[in-house]
Amino acid sequence: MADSLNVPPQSQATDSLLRRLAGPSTTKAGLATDQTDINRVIAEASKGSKFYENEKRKDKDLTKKIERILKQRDEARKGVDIAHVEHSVDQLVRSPRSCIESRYNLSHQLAKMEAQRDLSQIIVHVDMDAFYANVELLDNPRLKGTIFAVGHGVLTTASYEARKFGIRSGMPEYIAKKLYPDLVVLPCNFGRYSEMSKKVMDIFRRYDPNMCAASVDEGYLNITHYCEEHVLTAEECVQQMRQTVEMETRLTVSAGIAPNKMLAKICSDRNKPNGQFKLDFNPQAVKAFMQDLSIRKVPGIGRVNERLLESIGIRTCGDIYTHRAALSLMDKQFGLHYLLQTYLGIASNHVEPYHRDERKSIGAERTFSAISEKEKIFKKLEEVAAELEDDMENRGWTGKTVTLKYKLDTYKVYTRAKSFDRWISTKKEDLFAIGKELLLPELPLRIRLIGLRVTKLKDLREDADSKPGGIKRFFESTSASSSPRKKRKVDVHQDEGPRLSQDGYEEAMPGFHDEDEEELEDEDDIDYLEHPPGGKPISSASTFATPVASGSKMSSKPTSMSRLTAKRDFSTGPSRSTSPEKPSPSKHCTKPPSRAAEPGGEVQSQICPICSRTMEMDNTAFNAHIDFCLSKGAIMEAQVEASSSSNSRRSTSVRPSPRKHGPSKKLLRRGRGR
DNA sequence: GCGGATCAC
DNA sequence: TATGGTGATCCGC
Repeated sequence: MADSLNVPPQSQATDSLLRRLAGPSTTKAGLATDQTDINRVIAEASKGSKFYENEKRKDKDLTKKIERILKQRDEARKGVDIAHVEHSVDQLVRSPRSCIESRYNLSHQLAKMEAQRDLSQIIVHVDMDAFYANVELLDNPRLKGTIFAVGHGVLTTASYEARKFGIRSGMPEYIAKKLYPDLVVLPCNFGRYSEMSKKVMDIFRRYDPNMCAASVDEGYLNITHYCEEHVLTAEECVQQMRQTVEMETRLTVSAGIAPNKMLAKICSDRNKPNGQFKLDFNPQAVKAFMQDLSIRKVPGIGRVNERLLESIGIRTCGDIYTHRAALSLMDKQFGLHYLLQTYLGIASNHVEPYHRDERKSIGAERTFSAISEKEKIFKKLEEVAAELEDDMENRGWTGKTVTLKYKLDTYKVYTRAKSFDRWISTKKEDLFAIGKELLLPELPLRIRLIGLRVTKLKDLREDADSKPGGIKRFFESTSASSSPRKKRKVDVHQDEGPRLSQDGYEEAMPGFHDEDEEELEDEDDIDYLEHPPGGKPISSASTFATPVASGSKMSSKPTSMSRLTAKRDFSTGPSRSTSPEKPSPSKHCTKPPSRAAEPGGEVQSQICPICSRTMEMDNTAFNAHIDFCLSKGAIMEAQVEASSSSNSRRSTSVRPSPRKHGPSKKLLRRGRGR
């Protein structure tokens, strides 16, 4: 098949490098006409920088990878009857019954594809328009008409006027100013954004109390019930909802209405800003919609996967079907199942709020001007350790694995991890010590970023909440009425009603979260390495007493990268990440930032607007706390906690388990696993 | 379990 | 002069 070979690899690479430099949001948010010009300016401004060189390296690696894939594909095609392969795939997609004879043994999942298409739920994706920028506009109307952006160093948001000049989020400020020298750049004002976010989300929750806030400015709703109850069409409902938001907050929101989350998300982009788009709820319309849709619009397909797919001739979702034979032959690399689902426009339609126990990791990292001195590096490490301690302590987490991350001044990133068989101490000294141990064998280095992350988490707050509590537990003995605790996971077989879940494939997967057994063991495993409530933290020395595995082997190994993927969820659950940009240098700075002389004043009881906790402290400390809360992903979490109390309405135990529900875990062959 | 990578926001 | 931070997930070892 020569059709996919007609792309000169050379110019393709150049092109892709330009696109790479242009930033991730280029393709997603359909841009102006002279994007080529803009890309040229960006490339020129970048040229020669270490960042640029690193992008070039990545691009070259990708080109090599593509060459390998094409070779593999051609190899796989030899002696294969393409028509026969295509026919097999057709059966998989179209007639479930005949799948039984499939030589791919995918029948039991694939048979569900078209047959299980569920059009019964009205899913809405809501997306605030240029959220940060519009909040700024709200607070300062004089900005109207000016070309401005929010952030510093790197932009987090560009106003719509600024976008016309090619200015986008994620773009370094100095490049943005090359595109438009008079650009006004405002500092982030997270407190305001989160405040407004809460207001907006509260409005959304009137339409679906069970909605899922996917980030500060985005969410998914299931309005099926609301529409029935109020006898509204989906469009009327969403129209009304958007009007209400604008009326009550003066902020505009765009929305997509579709039978599942993936489609809804794509649709919300269709009439942005301040518009909505509804997809017809029938298989033909959905498939027609997908047919010419750029594969890049599919959530989870980024620049890399776009290029990989493009290399075998797939640019639109319709092309997936055209090239089904190649994809089938290279299922391992591309994930046929996921792509076919995408082609059909089938994905998850489950909407539920974020819950604490979905969290998998917690971490902190910091970028600075490159340094090589050991002492300075350790100092930075100490600072992130302190931040991480605060974060974990404040939010009630511990874990078993610590991962060190560092980025060389060449922008190459490395990680080194170490696991323990006990819950680690979250004291900064201990986190620091672990990080140091991981870092030491790597030195000397010249780095521009350092970070620590803890995984294999244990929720300490859950203990506090659902257990009778500390000591008492020992006295209560095991009467019949012992606390149910964790059993949340076990009950619940069905949501309300017979609704399908689209991702039956995924749901059918047993043991999706391996935490089950672990948590069960841990029930009685109260001997945290952590200081038990009231106890003392264990010293770093003893922390190191029982490592389970050691990371840090040898260092660099630029070698292999034999993988290629293309799938992944789109909205695999809420990401709490609130925003980029400098997490303010609040507390734990060794040197107090010049934060103007705040009297501080007397200690008093205050309630943090972000995490809702009551605290006894003076104003200075309180402000520092707020900075801290805002600087991390705390916003979403706080919102969720705040809302969960008010939303007991139609789902109290509607959570089968802390599971995601994206279109598919990821391709992957059938079964078992995970 | 570890390390490299991709992706979203 | 100069390109973020948090979190999730996947693949190949």
